[in-house]
This record gives sequence, structure tokens and C-alpha cells, in this order.
Amino acid sequence: MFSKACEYGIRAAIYIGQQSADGGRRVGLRDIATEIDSPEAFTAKVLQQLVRAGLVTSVKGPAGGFALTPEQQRTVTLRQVVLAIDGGQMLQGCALGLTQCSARQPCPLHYQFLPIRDQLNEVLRTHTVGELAGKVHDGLGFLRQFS
Amino acid sequence: MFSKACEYGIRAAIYIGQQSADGGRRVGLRDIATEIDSPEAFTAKVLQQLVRAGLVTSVKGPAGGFALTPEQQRTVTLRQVVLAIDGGQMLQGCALGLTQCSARQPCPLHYQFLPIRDQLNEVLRTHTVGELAGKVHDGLGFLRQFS
DNA sequence: CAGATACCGGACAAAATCATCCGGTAATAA
DNA sequence: TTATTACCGGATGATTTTGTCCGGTATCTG
Repeated sequence: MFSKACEYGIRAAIYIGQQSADGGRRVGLRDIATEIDSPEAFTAKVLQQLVRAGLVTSVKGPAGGFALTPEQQRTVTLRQVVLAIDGGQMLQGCALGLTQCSARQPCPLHYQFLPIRDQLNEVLRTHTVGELAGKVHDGLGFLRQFS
Repeated sequence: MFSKACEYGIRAAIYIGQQSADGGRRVGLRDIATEIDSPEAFTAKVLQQLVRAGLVTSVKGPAGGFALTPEQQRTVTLRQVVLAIDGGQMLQGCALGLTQCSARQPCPLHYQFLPIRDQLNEVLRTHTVGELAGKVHDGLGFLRQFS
């Protein structure tokens, strides 16, 4: 569905959001990688993309780390995260890989996949990182395996 | 969404189905690759997978090529093609990459993605290759770009 | 039977993705 | 100011995916 980079990016953003909500606490890379069970250095690359896209805030130095501002908590959607990392291929491209698939020249699956893609876009558009962070905070969702 | 291999596989299967419908005509690899606009040698690999899975029939020698038997036309679903090439990761795996994402330990997006995945499975399960081949035959769907 | 055709199968190569390492830089604190 | 902390950025490597090449084999035709 999404690339590994995107999976890590979403999980990381949600975890950062959850920690930021608890009194604006910043969270370090090592902590993030441990808590979402992802490779540390690779996760760093992905987070840099999110920082450059303005979806996550970072501070260097001691007591530094990553955080979400209150505004980011409210406004950053999953769709923005996915677009920043994976681009729009999954959200817009043709399921059979045709470069110009539309009502004018539809692939044989065009109309079958339209509602699926619409629903996917709707889910990503209407859910903010902050909202999902709240769900994790309340124990209603998890970002890694627990034995 | 799907891998390149899977995109080629679906397009190829549909094209073979379309040609087989016209009096059981067999179609050669070169013809397939041209008509669905795919790399010839790579498409051959994908077709071998479909043949081994019993979803497509092949005949060697002069006047040989690929075809779909009437039974294959009726019974082979898109789901079978996707499973033969990409496996079940896209159809079953967690959107955030958790190896054990279920109602017992759901990821924060688990319940949002359930209906999307269900609908995807439903589309793939209820459409046969033969049915889509008919759509292409009637000019209601295309397998490549036309300028 | 002999030759041509066309799929089969394995080895090989290129590109994208996934992942690591390490020096640089900004920020904090003593 | 100096040392430490922790993100930044480029180089590098491993793995998967994508794509090519070529000899082998089955099949048809003359």
C-alpha cells in the first residue's frame, strides 16, 4: 500500500504528536525509533522530509528533538504526510499503470476503482495526525507490536 | 497500488482473454507486449507465473502462444491474478506495516482502512478476466494509450 | 526427419527502495 | 567559552524490483 518510508513516517508523526500533547515534550530520534519499532537512521531521513515539508518541527541540541506545534496537531492531515513521502501516485494514478486513464480513455477497471480511491483520499484527508495521536494516547490504537 | 509486474500481468491477461474470445485465437508474446505497451521479456516472466498458476494457457511452437480456455474466461478472477503475482500483502497486510494488526491490537487506522480493503477485495473477487476482456472488446475500456 | 517457431528457464544487469555510517552544524548548559 | 547533545546532509552499501539476454525445449510444417 504505502512504502516502508511512508509507514515509518506516519507512525513517527503520530508518536511525536502523542508526546507533544503531553505538555509539549520534545522527543528524540532514538526514542521514536524504539517506540515505533523502525530502523533509526532510516527513520531520521524520513523525518527530515517531514520537517522540510513543514509537517513536523525539529530543534537541535540538548533537550532538542521533534515535536508538533498545536497548529500542526490540528491541521496536518495524513494526506499531507503521504504526499510528502510517497507522492501522489497511489492517490491519483491508474490501478493498471496507464499514464492517461480517465473517463475519456478509461482502463477496464477505472470505474470500479474510482470509489475505492475516493474513499482512500477521504480517509487520508479527514484524519489529522493529532487526532490519531489522541487515539494512541487513549489506548485505542498501537504503533508497534507488544507481546 | 500494484507492482509493475502485476499491472502488466492484469493487462496481459485481459488482452489474451479478448483475443481468445474471437474464435479461440492464440496470441504471441510480441503481440501482447505491443498491444499493452509493456517490456517484452519482462512480460514473458509474468506470463510464466500466470501459466504456472493455471490462470492462462500456453502452447509452444509455430501458431502457438497464449490463450484463455472458455473455463478460464468464466472463472479466473482478478483476485487470482493479483495473488499469483503480488501475493496477499496488499489484500491483507496492515496499512502502517504492523505485522499483527487486528481488532485485538489495531493500528490507529485499522478501522478506517477496513472498508477500503473490503471494497478492494470485493472488486477483485467479483470481476473475471473474461468479463473485462469483453469490456475492452466493446471499446468500453483500454489497455494502453492511444494518441 | 529437418527446420523454423515460440514458449521456458536461468543467469545477468539496471534502477529504485531500504538501510547504515559519519562528519558537520546548531543549540543548550556549565 | 567550551563541551555535550542531537538533528542535518552526503556518501555508501544491501536488498528488492524491474528489465534484458540467451540457450534449451516442445511443437508445428514441409
